Amino acid sequence: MNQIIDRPGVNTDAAKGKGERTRERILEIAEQAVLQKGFGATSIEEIICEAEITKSGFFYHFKDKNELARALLLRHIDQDEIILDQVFNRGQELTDDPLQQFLIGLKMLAELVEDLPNGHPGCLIAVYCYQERLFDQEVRQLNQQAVLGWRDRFRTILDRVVVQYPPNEPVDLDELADMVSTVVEGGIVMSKALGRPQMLANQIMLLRSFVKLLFAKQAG
Amino acid sequence: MNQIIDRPGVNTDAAKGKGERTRERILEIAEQAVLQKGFGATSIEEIICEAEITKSGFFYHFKDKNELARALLLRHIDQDEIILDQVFNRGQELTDDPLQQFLIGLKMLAELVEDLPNGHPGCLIAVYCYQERLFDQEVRQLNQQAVLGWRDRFRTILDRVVVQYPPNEPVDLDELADMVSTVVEGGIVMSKALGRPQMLANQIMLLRSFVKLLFAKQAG
DNA sequence: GAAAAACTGTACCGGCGGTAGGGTAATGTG
DNA sequence: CACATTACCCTACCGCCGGTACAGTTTTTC
Repeated sequence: MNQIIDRPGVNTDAAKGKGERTRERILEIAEQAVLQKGFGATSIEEIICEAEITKSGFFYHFKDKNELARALLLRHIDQDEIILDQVFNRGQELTDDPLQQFLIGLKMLAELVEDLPNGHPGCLIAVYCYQERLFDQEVRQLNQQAVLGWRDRFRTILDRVVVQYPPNEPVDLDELADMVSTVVEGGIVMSKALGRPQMLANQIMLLRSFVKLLFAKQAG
Repeated sequence: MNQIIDRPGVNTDAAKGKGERTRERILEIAEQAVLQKGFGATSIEEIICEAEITKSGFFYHFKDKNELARALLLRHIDQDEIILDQVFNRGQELTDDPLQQFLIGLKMLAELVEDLPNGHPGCLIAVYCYQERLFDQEVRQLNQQAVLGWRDRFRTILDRVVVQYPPNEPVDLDELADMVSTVVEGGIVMSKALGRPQMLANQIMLLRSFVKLLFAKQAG
């Protein structure tokens, strides 16, 4: 009695209809391809070949490539949201100190990306904003909202931090919140460029050092 | 008597032959397109259209798209090198203190990217490593060397800094050097994603705050 | 067992990367 | 000024790909 839940839209994997599973398979294959070659260079042909469906089958699920792009992004954003929730909520369970919560979250994030067997596969948000001309306004706005969502998330944490820990250097909290995204995006690029997956984790830990220095109470 | 220099290979713009100027125009147009749509989605057709040449003209300069990719990257790396040289050498002219040199360099870098009228156009290194499957081993190695070059540059500066300023938190100097690249690459992504050019400058200034906190002598 | 969902098959269009090869105008050189 | 090299243009062609159209078939679900 493993799969009892059967609410439409909130299905477990096994409870999904066949169409939904095929759609998911297409998205999974497409995401990998897009992260390795870019959106424009990813052909529908290769996707359907790997997914073992026909071209008609593909266009049954997505009316054109743009709709694939949108679906990919939505899926990616959702998955990121889940991961970040897990990581930073865990910090809240372990301590009441907001600074420690943030530091724990960053550490866990670093460990999480370090444990990825082949390194971080890449972030669709970065892919999309380096290929903006390929997408319509709606997709671009989605991208923007995702980034702003990250900012809000970390800004909320930082707002609680500064109550107890006045920063040792004047700093804009929105910009500091954005720095988490910056270091993750930049770290992924560096990891990919050098083929050294560990770099992303290292850079996140460096950011963590910065946060520590910024908020740690000075001696004296 | 403005252009006296006429050494082949080290020509000034005006002294370049006609072919060299056309080649340069192609590269300029191609770079813009690649930064906005990705390499795979940039058609030779549109490049020759904007450059007002024919397809044969294009293939006279580049035997295939891969050679265009390599030429683009080489040009991009060279230009970056020149800019970084200017910025960080200027710091060395203004003071003997290595920490101040680094801080001045970062500040000037931030100002430089802030003054770009349409924001930073993007970094080909990021484009290429998010589309690695499109390029051959040679191009990927070029990319890698460029990143390692940045690391060396900042590592050299940091080595001089730590002699006079012991860091307030244990830190790997290579990783810290890489953080400049990380923040620049990540900052570009953020700027593009939100359509706010200023973000890149802000993130560089935040990194500067980090460097200050890390090396500043503590009171007491 | 019927309706709906999830495809398959076939045929076609136009655009693009790339090749081949012959022709020509501009440019630098002795 | 002659000549060779450079720097292109023109035409024609190939095969792949995104996308459309639509009729037919299997699979799933109720």
